[in-house]
Amino acid sequence: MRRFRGEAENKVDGKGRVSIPAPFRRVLEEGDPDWSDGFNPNFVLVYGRRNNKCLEGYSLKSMNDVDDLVSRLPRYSKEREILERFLNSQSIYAQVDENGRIVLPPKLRQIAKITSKAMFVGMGEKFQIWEPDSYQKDMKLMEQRLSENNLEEEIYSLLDDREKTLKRYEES
Amino acid sequence: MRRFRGEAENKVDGKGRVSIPAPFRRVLEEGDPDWSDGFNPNFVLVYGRRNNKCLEGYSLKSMNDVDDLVSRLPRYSKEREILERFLNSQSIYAQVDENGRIVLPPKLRQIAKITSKAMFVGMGEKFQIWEPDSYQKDMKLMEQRLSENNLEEEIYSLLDDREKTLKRYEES
DNA sequence: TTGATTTCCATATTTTCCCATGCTATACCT
DNA sequence: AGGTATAGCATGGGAAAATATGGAAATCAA
Repeated sequence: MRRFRGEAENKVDGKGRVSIPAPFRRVLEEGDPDWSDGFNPNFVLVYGRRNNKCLEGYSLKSMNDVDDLVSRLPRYSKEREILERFLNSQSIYAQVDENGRIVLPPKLRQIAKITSKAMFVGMGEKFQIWEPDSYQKDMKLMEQRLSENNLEEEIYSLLDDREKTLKRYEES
Repeated sequence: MRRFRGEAENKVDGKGRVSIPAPFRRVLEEGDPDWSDGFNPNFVLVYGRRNNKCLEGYSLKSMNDVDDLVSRLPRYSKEREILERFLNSQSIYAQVDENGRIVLPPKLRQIAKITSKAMFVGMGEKFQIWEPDSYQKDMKLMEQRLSENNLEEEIYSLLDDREKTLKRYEES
């Protein structure tokens, strides 16, 4: 399965329309069970998470997986109601149009403070949509935290010892 | 199958009429076996749930699913009697009209304390109708519970570590 | 009859759809 | 290699359709 990679800054017009970066569209197409050549993929936009600082896009497939997990919990259980509330009320379907664009509803633009430009950020199984300045700030913050605490080395070591770590997790 | 997603606040007029959010109508149409293009879907409104704080709308299909689950419970068991009582006596059929609206009978409006506005909340296989202020309060409560029970982590792992979470569920 | 409910019509606003334009990268041809 | 068609991409604008909402007429019920 293809992954969301890279960054792209696109314009948002008065109607709230933005182009989805073409490479992201390819991933969305692959992740929409109903998609076929010549048509446009649907996907899910999640808002209200991550402290309302950005929006997140998930392919239908990965969202379906999540929904399946939740629907295995007992119907009407507290836990399920809470999860359902957050996953379903704070997300909408979005459909890519003929020109590769989506419309960001006013509410979502407001939540992420998006006005005339939107930064698309690949995150592997999902992508994020940021107001460009907010994104820069967030990126700076991350870098700062990394270097201040000398975490850089530690984080990358997670990658190197992946299999060992995995085993450790499984054993526990 | 499409799911109920997102939130929308609509006006309720003196006669109790409210617009069903268009995206929700699409789900109801899909979930009504008798629906065909150009017609209006029927569905079910349940009003005895969640301590009478909101109403719940089910597509005909998802209501059937619920009924099937109930009928699998032991006949005359306490649980089955309770569920049957609530789901059957505390619910009505509702029919979307030509303009995409339904009429909320006075009784139901009173139960959910709905007067001039109604908040529609997507919950996956069902949706809820709240008095907007009550909904805000309930949402705050849920957020609190999220952080208290460390469900926040759960949500992130649902969204991000799908495979690991899947394994955990399968094992349990 | 009279109050309530349903059906029908009207409309402002939003959203969707369709077409057009530069621009860029790629394919193709000689 | 050089030049030229071709297709895809990001963007803009206007026409058309859909949405949310209000109100009037018609129907029903007590």
